Amino acid sequence: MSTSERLIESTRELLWERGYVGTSPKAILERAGAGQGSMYHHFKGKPDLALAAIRRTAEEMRAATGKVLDGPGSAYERIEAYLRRERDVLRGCPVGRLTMDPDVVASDELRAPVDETLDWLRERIAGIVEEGKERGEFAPSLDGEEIAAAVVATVQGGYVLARASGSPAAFDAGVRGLLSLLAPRGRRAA
Amino acid sequence: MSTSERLIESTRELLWERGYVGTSPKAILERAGAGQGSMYHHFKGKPDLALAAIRRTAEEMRAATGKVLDGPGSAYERIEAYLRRERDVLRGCPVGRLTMDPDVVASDELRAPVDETLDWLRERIAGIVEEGKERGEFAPSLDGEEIAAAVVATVQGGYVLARASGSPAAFDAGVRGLLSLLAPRGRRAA
DNA sequence: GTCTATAGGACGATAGAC
DNA sequence: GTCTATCGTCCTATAGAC
Repeated sequence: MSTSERLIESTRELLWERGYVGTSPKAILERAGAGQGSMYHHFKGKPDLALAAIRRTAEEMRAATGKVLDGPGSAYERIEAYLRRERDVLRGCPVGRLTMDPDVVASDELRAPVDETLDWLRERIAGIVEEGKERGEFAPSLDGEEIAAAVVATVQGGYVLARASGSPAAFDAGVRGLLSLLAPRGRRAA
Repeated sequence: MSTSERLIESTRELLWERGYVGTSPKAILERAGAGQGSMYHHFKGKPDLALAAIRRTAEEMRAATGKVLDGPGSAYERIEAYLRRERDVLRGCPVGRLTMDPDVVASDELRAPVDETLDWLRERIAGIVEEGKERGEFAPSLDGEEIAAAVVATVQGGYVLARASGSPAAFDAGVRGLLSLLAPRGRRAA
């Protein structure tokens, strides 16, 4: 792997673990096994390297999540597959956690990939909900975009509950709770 | 207000705005209008001051949220009141945001008030859901603790969506989505 | 392209005067 | 109780050798 690749990968890991404010160039260089010169040769500075790292993380998340949402099954089953997807719950969401970073939110450039990814995810799920309504899986009164927002928020908030308690249990409980509310008519008492 | 009070209040503000890692003693002292000596006289250091600040924020959150949940109305209405409660959405949750702070999560002492507050909130809401089930407001198949986790997660995740997009709209959408799923039978199509 | 050296400032804490 | 002075380290970036 090239030095610039190692820098990006190290930055991705550290952004996930410690956020933008908590990640120093020094820590990145140590993890990547590179010197100062390499970093400032390939990137303009910390924000520029972070942007490359965030963009890649956002891309990967879209690719992986897209696969799950494009899977087989009914609308409910595909949303369930997304919610129950295997996750390293206690590590949190590598994209969502950046919204709690003051320097990321303050920068339109750094925030953009985060915004685009979560927006894409909501629209994708909204489409599936609308599909489910057409098929009679979901009540016609439901709003696709609202349900999608609730689904994504349950996941993002689930990470918060899990990290607060130091256990994935609360994340799983929230997912089960939402699914029990979302379950197609006829399956509700199942 | 005493110096030690000003230090705690300044720390609370900065923890909310910038998190623990992003908040320096220097910034606290500037905001409080105090010198180094005052801080180290009243507190052992940054972690000690942060602990006092976090504890107070947690207490206030419980008091304010308790009032909303103890309000009048049906189980659904009280949960709705909590979800629709007036919030500075783009500022995020002063308690929940701390779960994304690596140094807070790494410290059992700093994490404890966060954990206790979110746990208390979930239990409180779970009780209301169980009440609602007894009254026939909610389907008996629903699990109080699971619904409570979904409710709290929707709020915490709503902050994430809102901060990502720079607008409270996604938070509100998630809340409406969850409420539409939770609406008592007979009110669903309303 | 990568390294080390160096810079000026901030970080978190301590010492000691008042 | 509060202040300033000082400390050693880390932060982000630049310079310049190789």
